[in-house]
Amino acid sequence: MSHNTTAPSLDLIFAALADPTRRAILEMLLEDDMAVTDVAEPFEMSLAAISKHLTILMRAGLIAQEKRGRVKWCKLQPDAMRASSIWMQGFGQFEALDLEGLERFLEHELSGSAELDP
Amino acid sequence: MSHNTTAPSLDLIFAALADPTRRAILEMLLEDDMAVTDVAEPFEMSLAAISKHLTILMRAGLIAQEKRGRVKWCKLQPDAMRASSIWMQGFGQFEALDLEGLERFLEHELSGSAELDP
DNA sequence: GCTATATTCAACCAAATGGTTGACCAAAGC
DNA sequence: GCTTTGGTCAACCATTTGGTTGAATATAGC
Repeated sequence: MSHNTTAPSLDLIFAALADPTRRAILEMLLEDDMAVTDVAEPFEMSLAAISKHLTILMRAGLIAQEKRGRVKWCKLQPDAMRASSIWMQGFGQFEALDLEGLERFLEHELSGSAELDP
Repeated sequence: MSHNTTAPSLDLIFAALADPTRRAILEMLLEDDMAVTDVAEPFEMSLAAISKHLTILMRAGLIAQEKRGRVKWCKLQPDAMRASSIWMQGFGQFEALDLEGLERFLEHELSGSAELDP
């Protein structure tokens, strides 16, 4: 409800989402919080590369990182997606500003269904 | 409901949306179709630069360009936004999307204000 | 205290991005 | 047929991006 301390720009968010590796990471985090090493495991690139990707995701506000012991846990930050999602909704409505679509959208939203389709 | 002939990837769409100039162009096209020169007018960069931006938007499927006479008309292609919007919804649902933000958005949209903010 | 584990940092590299300019092509206007 | 108008193309440039490697830091385990 309240604004974040420093709401990251659409620039940062969309740029972060433009990379397939980073989107895959986000999808992984949808299931559970993960340590950096575990995030890196399925990818064929260096740990350092993944670390960079995580930094980009964090600066976009899409994830948060919390260090517990020597392990840094990565956690999805769904709020960050909201601004860009709303921005895009504006175009979905485009077709004659159909409130029906909006209603459907709201119903869908309120019903709390959450299908992910990779 | 049917797939597009060549659905552009999320990569292309998100990358296209990551640039403020391109987002501003899309918002302009939300109001009406425009010729390339007219699209370029409010910006402080060369026509060639805008032309490049438009190419990127087109390859992402976000706009279509139709040449009538010597004028090339740019038209918003809202369907292209759907795939990425749906992808994001998957994350947004998580916390049951704030209706306030949506309302604010609608007010903004319905009031017909169109601040371009470079 | 040593060693292994978790993660980042720094320097580097190739390729992509966002912009410029000037030449070019195509369609109107007179 | 010139000239203007609308738009792209090509070559160039600086900066950013996405990756590498090797060294550095911090915590955990023994």
